[in-house]
Amino acid sequence: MSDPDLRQIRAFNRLVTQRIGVLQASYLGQGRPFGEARVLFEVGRDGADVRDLRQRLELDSGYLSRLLRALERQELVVVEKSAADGRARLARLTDRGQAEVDAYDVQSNRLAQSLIDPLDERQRRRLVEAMGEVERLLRASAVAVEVVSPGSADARWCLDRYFAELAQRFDSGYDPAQAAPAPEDQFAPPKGWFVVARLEGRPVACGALKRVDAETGEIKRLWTDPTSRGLGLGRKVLTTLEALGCEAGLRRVRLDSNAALTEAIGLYAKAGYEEVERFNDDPYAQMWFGKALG
Amino acid sequence: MSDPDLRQIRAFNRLVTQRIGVLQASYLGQGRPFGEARVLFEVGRDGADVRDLRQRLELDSGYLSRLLRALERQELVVVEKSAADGRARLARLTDRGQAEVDAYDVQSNRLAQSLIDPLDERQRRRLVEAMGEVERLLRASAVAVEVVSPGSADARWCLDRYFAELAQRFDSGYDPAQAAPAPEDQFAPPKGWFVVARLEGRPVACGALKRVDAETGEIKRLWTDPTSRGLGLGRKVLTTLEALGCEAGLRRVRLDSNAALTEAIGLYAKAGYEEVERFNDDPYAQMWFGKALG
DNA sequence: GACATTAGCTGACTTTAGTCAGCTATTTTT
DNA sequence: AAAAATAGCTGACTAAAGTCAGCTAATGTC
Repeated sequence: MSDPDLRQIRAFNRLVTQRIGVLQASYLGQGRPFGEARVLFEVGRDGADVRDLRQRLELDSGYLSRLLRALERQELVVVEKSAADGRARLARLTDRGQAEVDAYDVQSNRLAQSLIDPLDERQRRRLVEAMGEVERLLRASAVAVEVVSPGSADARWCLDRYFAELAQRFDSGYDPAQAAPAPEDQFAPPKGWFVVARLEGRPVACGALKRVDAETGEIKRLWTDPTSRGLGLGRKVLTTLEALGCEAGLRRVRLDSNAALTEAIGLYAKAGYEEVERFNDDPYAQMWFGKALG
Repeated sequence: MSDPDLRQIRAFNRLVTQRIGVLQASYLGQGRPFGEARVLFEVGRDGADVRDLRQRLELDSGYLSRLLRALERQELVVVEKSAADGRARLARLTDRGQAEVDAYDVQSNRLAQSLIDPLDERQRRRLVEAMGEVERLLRASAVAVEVVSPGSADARWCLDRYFAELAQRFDSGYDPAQAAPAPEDQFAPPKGWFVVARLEGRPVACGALKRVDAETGEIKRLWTDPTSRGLGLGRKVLTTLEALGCEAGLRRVRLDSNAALTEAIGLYAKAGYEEVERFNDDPYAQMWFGKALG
């Protein structure tokens, strides 16, 4: 990475944390200690397990307990026994607490407004767009790709979305049973791999690779959540799968696709895949690709 | 401002302060209390007046004093009497202090690197560009335009830069005495106004308006610092001057320009100025513009 | 030269943030 | 039913952050 880029990033970090940090402190604090405020907002409208709070805020058990007592004294929060587990407790906001969170919301909008108020319409547009870009890319940079069991909750979640999307995008609809009579555990090691890309813990993309013969693998189930497209997640998943295959001794991978999946086809082309002869009779497959590994 | 925009800005604020804040804490702290670190970095390579530090960091005088003592005990900083003012004191880094600031620099680069490491080349480019855009626009939104005395230090600073730039850009060079035999105090109220736009206290643009007759004003000395162009500062200064004139009962303003000043001419056109007949014999003027106010 | 102001310092104090050991009540495991 | 684990609490403590009043020395103002 070149030096001017690093300088730009540092300038950005400095300015943004300063400007927004200072404004946030002045607008949002509301006179409340930061620790208390954090707990208050984390309890949120729906309430929360004390245990969850501890984990999400990474607080010491004793410390959190004291913070909750302080919020209780101020009648912003009530903590009550959990019905399910007599040891656990449940925090939720009182009306006053709710009102304070609402006020925070208003302040937060005011802060956002104050950043753009001095700008003219064109500049606002540019700022909001650039902020969106930064946000998306910073999020993307926090994506972790991981091999999971194809039966895991995250894998199931991705697959459900994937099949639902195919059903919607194919003119003919989509019936997974027809295309893949084999169960999903065909993607469990050592015969295959199922990887999930997670963004802040939430699965946002997936892909699978199964061994066809000693030297050939086949990529399936490549999917990216629509809200996270354009971040290179598909590419990342694909690269991960190829690396896994390569490590396991595969020399080439192949995959099929449907003409309706234009983004995927573009991805394959950019990743070095070339069209090959039909290698299966999947009724939904219209194109077949292959690539040498390593 | 529309709601989705505010939502975008808030999402940006939340993510960026979190992500960068957390990284900054983990990378940079260096085990040093945040307060001490802040002072250390603010003293910086060139040293600083204790008074300035107090102002820039908004610290209590006693508190800062103690922080400096702590840094002195660690032999990171020395504080000595100011030569100019026996009451004031001057802080500067020792070699060890300098080394620590250098180490911070390395860490800071590592932090920047860690943000872009997971991205591919194209995404990095987009991220750095978007960060630049956000930074410039946030800076622009912090600009304050103010009427100042034409003899003030900030006004003088702008004018020096302005004349230097004209001298450089005009083929024929530039001699202010030839163009404006009248002194700069022609722009002092009530006959005129001199405004300066400041960015974090530093003047970055200026402009002046003088009364020609009961209903006519003339705009002069419109200048923007080259490093701050493209932020709409010229527009902002121009609008401020027009508003001042309007408030003072002027019905129209006029101005002249030189063909070499293409950005200025573009600005005039966009701000609704139209070319008029030559109204003066300034040797450097090649174009004349006018606009009705109110 | 008297008086006010400025710059910085020290002592005494409070609040916030955080840690750790040990306790009780409840649930899970064996 | 006993033992182990879990969830949360309290007491005792520390470090960092910040505030305030009052002091001294130097400088500026009339």
